[in-house]
Amino acid sequence: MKKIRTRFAPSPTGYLHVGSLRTALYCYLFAKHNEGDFVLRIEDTDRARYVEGSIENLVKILDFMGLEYNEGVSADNDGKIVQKGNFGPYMQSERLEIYKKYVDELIENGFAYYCFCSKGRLDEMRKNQQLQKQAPMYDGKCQNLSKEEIQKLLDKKTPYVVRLKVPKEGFVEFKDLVYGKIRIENKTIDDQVIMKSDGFPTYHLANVVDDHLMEISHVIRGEEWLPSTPKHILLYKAFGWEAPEFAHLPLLLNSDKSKLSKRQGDVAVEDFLKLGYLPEALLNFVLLLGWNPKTEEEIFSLDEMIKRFDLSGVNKAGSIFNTEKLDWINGMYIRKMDLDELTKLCVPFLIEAKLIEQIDEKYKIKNSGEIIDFEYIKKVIALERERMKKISEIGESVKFIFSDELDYEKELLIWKKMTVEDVKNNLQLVFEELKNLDENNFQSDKLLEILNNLVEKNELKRGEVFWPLRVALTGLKGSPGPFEIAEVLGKAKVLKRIEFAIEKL
RNA sequence: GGCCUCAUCGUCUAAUGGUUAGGACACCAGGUUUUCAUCCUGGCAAUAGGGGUUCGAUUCCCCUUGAGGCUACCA
Repeated sequence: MKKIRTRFAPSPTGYLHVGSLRTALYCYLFAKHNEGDFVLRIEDTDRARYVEGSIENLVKILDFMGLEYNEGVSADNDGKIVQKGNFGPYMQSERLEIYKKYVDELIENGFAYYCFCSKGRLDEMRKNQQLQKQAPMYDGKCQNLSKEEIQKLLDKKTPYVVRLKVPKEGFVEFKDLVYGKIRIENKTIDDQVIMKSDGFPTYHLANVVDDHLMEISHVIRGEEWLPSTPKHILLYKAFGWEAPEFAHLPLLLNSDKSKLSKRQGDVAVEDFLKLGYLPEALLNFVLLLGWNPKTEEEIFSLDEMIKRFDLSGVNKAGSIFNTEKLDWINGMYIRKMDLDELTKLCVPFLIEAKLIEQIDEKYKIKNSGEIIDFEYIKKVIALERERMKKISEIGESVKFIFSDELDYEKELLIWKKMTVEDVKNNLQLVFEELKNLDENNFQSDKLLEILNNLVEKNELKRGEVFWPLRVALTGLKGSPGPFEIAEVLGKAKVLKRIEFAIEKL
């Protein structure tokens, strides 16, 4: 059996789109599931849209997302573009002479022809066609040029393009692995430009030539390519090549059901990473947009995805890119994650929030100037991990740990229908109790035990003591429990914050 | 306009001729907890419409409607 090879073939136009990420993921999973190859190819045939640095960026993000490809293009440590695997680097702009050769072959064999029509003529032709409610299509004028006329025009250096000569009769039929049988009448297919006047191929030609030369077995790409697939099949036929299998993927949509676009929100993978989504969570989320495992499982590691993925689970309808569920998935991953890893990811956000700064191997709390280590930050992160949805929230949610003065309304200290006096008294009781406690006993389970005893001894309700204490330590309506916080804060700060609260009342 | 495609809860989706149309997110309620979150329990909520085929249609066929994509010397 033929080796399975898929390719991800983005254009370097700026950033990696989440829709492209999903395409890349499916290509990757399909290849890996079948023990095949996953190739990265850069489709940079449009010089006008090329964005400097986007290839390097693309390679970096793919790498960060864990979608490892074994052939094509990569970047070295200096960001220079290099070959990856045994072949490459696959950049279409560097393969111009290859396309030229194949275009010449097509012309030679009568499957393509020179077209010298000016932009003005084409525009006018299309305008008239639309006025007559016809489909705008090339009228085939240059098909009738004689050999001599062509040579004369070429000699005069007249700008030209090369067009595919599409038969007027018959139809193209193929079986898409997702959409099933697709049949299109040849007469509705335009004589597509396959080589532009600047000598660059268009997508259609470059795509077919490269997929053939790179022995791609399955072309997995977005649904927007479905209508042009017949052109590609015609091209394979003209070359006498066997066409690969095609699998088109339903589109990702804006909330108004139009094709997902930048105008209506974040679409760049980088944006989501910046917002504090984990790569695994993002991958898991886009996996489920258009594919289902036929079971009720929803959380998959990359390895599990590889094991489970198949094209038959891909559905046909487009799906709205709604990040509500991404938040939930991200939370699941955060809770499952190794604390060291999580902390490493959180540190930049703490620095960005101006809570801490890095000093060599240690960190300084900006507010107090205290020096803390990674282990301490880990404890802080552990406090919050249960309620975290995005890493980016961490700065806001642990601010109270790193601030010396808390800013809150004193009414917040009052639990249910307590009086101010009672709250004050209870805080005073806690203060006295903790004052005599050894620093070493400032551990959450011990503190719980001690304060529970205090509650019982004084015949109080737990909330009457715990709530004011928690607010005194955090100044917040919602937060982790007071004992874990007290442990992280340490004796001195705890006492100071209780005192501050008592004075406030 | 032409061509192509699609259509199940608000959202992501399951059910490919027989189910009280299932799950998840979100939302609501209850429980656990000093609070928020987590966790547990429960609730709300869908087959676009009309014709066929069939004993029986979410499922097969046709029409209508709606939505999207393509229609470039962009990919």
